[in-house]
Amino acid sequence: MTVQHLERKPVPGRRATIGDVAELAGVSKQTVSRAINDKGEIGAATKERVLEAARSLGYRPSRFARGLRLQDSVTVGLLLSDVTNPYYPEVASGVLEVAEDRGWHVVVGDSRGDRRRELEALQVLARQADALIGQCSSPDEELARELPGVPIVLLDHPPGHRGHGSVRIDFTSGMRQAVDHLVLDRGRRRIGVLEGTPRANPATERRLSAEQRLREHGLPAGADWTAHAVSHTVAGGEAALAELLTARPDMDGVVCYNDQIAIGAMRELKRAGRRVPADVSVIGFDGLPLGELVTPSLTSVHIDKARLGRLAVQEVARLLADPTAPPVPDAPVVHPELVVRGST
Amino acid sequence: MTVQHLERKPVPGRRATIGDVAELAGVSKQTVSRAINDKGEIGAATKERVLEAARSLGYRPSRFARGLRLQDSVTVGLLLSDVTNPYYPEVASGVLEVAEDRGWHVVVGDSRGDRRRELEALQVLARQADALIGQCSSPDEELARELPGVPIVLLDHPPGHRGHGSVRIDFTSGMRQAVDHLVLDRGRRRIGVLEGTPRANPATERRLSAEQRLREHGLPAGADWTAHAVSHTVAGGEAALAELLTARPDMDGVVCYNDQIAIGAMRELKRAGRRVPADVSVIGFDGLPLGELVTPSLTSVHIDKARLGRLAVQEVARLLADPTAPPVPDAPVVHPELVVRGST
DNA sequence: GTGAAAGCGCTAACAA
DNA sequence: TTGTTAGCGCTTTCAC
Repeated sequence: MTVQHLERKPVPGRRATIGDVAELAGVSKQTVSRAINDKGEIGAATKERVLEAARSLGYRPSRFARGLRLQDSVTVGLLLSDVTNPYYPEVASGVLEVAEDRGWHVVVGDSRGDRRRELEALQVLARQADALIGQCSSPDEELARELPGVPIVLLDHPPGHRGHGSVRIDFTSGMRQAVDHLVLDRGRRRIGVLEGTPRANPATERRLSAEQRLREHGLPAGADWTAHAVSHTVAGGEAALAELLTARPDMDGVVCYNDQIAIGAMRELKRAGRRVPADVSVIGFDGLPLGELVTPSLTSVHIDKARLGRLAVQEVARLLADPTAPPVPDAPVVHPELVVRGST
Repeated sequence: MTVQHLERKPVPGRRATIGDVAELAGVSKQTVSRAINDKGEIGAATKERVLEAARSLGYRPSRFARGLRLQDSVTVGLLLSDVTNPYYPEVASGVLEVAEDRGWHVVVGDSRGDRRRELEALQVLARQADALIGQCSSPDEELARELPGVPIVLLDHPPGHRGHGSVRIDFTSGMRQAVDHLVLDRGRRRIGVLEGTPRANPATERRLSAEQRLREHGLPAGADWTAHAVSHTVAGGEAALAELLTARPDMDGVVCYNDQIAIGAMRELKRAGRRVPADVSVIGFDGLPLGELVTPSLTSVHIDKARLGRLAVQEVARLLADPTAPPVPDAPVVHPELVVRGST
């Protein structure tokens, strides 16, 4: 008999463990550990033999065993409502940037804009993450109930809620800038509002802020001057603008929930024979790179989305450092900034 | 000595364990486990008491301990070269879709287009993932050396390589469609090529395929008719087109590495006083949604990027099921398809 | 330079 | 219904 059988092949379904490597190399588990992790205290020849054994078995250390032992690995879960929404890549890049700096991992999930899915997705993420970041439409109490003990940082969260971390966007200031631009710089007086879906938390806040500012200028505002976009997309914006234009054919300006809706509005206006911005001024919100590419390019209230992501991770760090910390009265705030382009 | 230490409070920095909960509730760890995991075999009153104890301690089960014990959790790492590249969201959505179906987690990383970072990022991901998916510019041997034993599925990988899983895109067919459209449908005869960065694996393949087809039509092709985009972005496309236009002022068509470069080309052409498509036809590659929004809208060779992502996860599943499986001669292929719009 | 033993936090199997 | 035991795969003592 030969000793060929010492060359145990990796059986499909069962991964080699440190014990397998130790046995094959004829050393203790400890020695294998030293070789794999490149510690000192090991002979060069031994190390080589161990590494060779590991290679031949296709050995990889179990991340669970290592994580359990070392307790130094942090993973944060990022829940998006729709990965393909161009709003998110910059947020994600901010999250990834800070996570990388800290040596943290990031797991992502997509709720596909569905409330039920959202909770499920959060729960799935929570199984793999120490804390969560997300733009959630579920009420705070529901989150607290369904995800007990899980630190959550909410993006774009209206103020006044407790029990979770959050990062705020100053929509009031943003919408004031948008409305002021249309009214003061462009002299528009009949301004419509294209609101987001009723579900979205920040939708109402954006609309209310816009309406308030319109009224402060002595201009009409309210349901008559508002249309809901069914989705926060170009198509949603097209449909919403068509609806609004029917009710208000004399409209000379539109404030939009976000850039995609604004681009849809511009397209629909052109289709209806209106010139932008000669007849109607359009202004978006978010400041997507996309806005520079359409014709005319889109004026928008720019949000530093990468900063939003970075701040969110920092909030997670705060929560993780002291889970018993009280909810902070003033969450970090991102301040929007008007960027004027061709559509107004 | 007192026994006060039995009442271990949740010290910031130390998370409560199942033992802490058991102790506080006055039951065994096993009973706590039953309560937490909603198994039967536990009295209602006991369960309530345990859950209350868990709540008050802010207890969450350790994912490492659970993962170690249950051995049923799969995580795949997705490495992107730049999260903010609009090519990726659809790929990611495909990956997430299949991952969700299988109950797998997805961790993401961003190499920021840097080769050094790429390897580091892959290694970081590998610490948390059972397998990796990525569009990698590192040579295969380097991947195998730096990530021993890690199953990797490469996106957009040229054929003929071994040792990793891969998903292919049929660039030859795609570029043939692009060139044929310009030549046969639009009658263009002086066609430039805007290539991607030299680093990018698929860049050369796309260019070669385009040049080959151009020559098959008896048209000139080669270095004289090619410009490199420094980055796969709109700005990169603008610069590259400017360069190409200087060398070939009589150019009447451009085939581009991707849609962003194509959009940059269109902008630069307009700036140079050329009409698109009257004077010059432009065609992109990838079929980003973005292409519909620019004016004129962009003709492009559409790739089903979500499918690419889905196939990649399926390849991962194959690799994971049998790590010893031989490299498959014919990797799954995504077939590009021409979508004609206004720019040609 | 190397090995033996203990234990990280959890759950399956079995015992009571 | 509840508790005890064992062990998942790894690394950190502490011996040798």
